[in-house]
Amino acid sequence: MKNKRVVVGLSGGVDSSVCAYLLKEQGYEVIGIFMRNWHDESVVLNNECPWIDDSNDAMLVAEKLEIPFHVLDLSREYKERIVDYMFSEYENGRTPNPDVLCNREIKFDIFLDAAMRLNADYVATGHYCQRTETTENGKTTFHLLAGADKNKDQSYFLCQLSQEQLSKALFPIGHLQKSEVRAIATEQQLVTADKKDSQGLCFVGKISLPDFLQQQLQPKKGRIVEIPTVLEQYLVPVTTEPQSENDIFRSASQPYSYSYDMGKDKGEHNGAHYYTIGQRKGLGVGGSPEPLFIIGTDVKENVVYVGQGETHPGLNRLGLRIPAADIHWIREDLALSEGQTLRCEARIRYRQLLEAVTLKVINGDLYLLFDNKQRGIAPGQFAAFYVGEELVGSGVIS
RNA sequence: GGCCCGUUCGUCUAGGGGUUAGGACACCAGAUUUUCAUUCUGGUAACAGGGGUUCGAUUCCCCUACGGGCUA
Repeated sequence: MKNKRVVVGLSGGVDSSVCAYLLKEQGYEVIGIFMRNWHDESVVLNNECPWIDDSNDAMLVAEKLEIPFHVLDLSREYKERIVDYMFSEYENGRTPNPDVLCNREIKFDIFLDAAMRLNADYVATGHYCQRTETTENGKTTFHLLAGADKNKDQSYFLCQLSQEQLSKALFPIGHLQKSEVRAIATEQQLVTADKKDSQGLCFVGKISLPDFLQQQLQPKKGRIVEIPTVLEQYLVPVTTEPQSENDIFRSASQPYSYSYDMGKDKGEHNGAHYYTIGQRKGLGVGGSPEPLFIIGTDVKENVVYVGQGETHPGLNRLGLRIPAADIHWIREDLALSEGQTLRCEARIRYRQLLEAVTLKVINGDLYLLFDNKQRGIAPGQFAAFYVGEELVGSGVIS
């Protein structure tokens, strides 16, 4: 029988290099492809070409492993599906997660299609996560599990994948520790063995996202307002009648709304759309005993609201809501229907510890009620739900 | 116009005849991090100006400037 064919996305980093090596060892027919997803001369700094080194390293690894190597230019699709979405979200005062979208829209969509046209059976990436499958009554279900290296687990970034996408995905290094991956790369003398881990927005290169935003979105001076710790809307509503369970979910998830006259003016910012909830740095306002954290932004009025101290009630919330249209179940069989609840764990940002939570569907929307308050819940970010090690679903925070 | 009080890093302040003038927040740098953030470590940075007294003044005294308060 012919060997299964796998297309591996070679990024020029150590993880995808080892990924390709392991697949080859396992007897797959491996093809390496480097995705070129961004090239805008206007953001290239100091004559550095952000992708050429990576592409070169990817090629050297392919040569060393004696596998075919191609470069695939997906920059048009990346701009249309990721970059445009990202700016539009920021302009609306939300905080997008482009890398989650990149996996759903690029690596496991366009790139996957390209691989299928090469008659591949699978696409593989160097993500630290694991895929398993179970079969019941002839129906196969795919499971997305956290990486074995708890410090590097990247399952969060794949929280928007579907069963269909997962059925074609391989994660060859998910069972390894980062140190083991490095050791294999060294042992095999791959040029990427000692290369520093990439960070920041994947594909856009050496520019930081805040700088990128500064270049693309016009600055607009506005006021910074400090909201006091004691505010009427922070008080737990006192009712004579017991609250219904739905009301508890709803009130915990209702974002606070602020106005200019609720606090005191602390100075000027460069544009509310540059900032995100939970952010501490970058406002340039000092003099308070405790740091100021952003607890809300209003891009319409162009006001940034801040609260003092990490325990400010405006910063820490028990609940959040995911609109019906933004609910995504990887485990379709676990999808909640109206009124159903699920006890599990969730995180609202990459690398956060998992927190105990109760999910409930009310009027089609999904509500998350955490056992402990969560700091800096930001609209536009993804909440991902886990049952044990398995990522079962996710959604965009409203 | 008199009589008091105050002026210290970018900001809020601690100190007080000999100090490396301390801290917090901000800022900068590094670490962590395939989002944005968070977090950690480190760093830059100040005695309003001018005269005295003193071995020595940021500290005591006087004047000037700028802020508060009482008052014809």
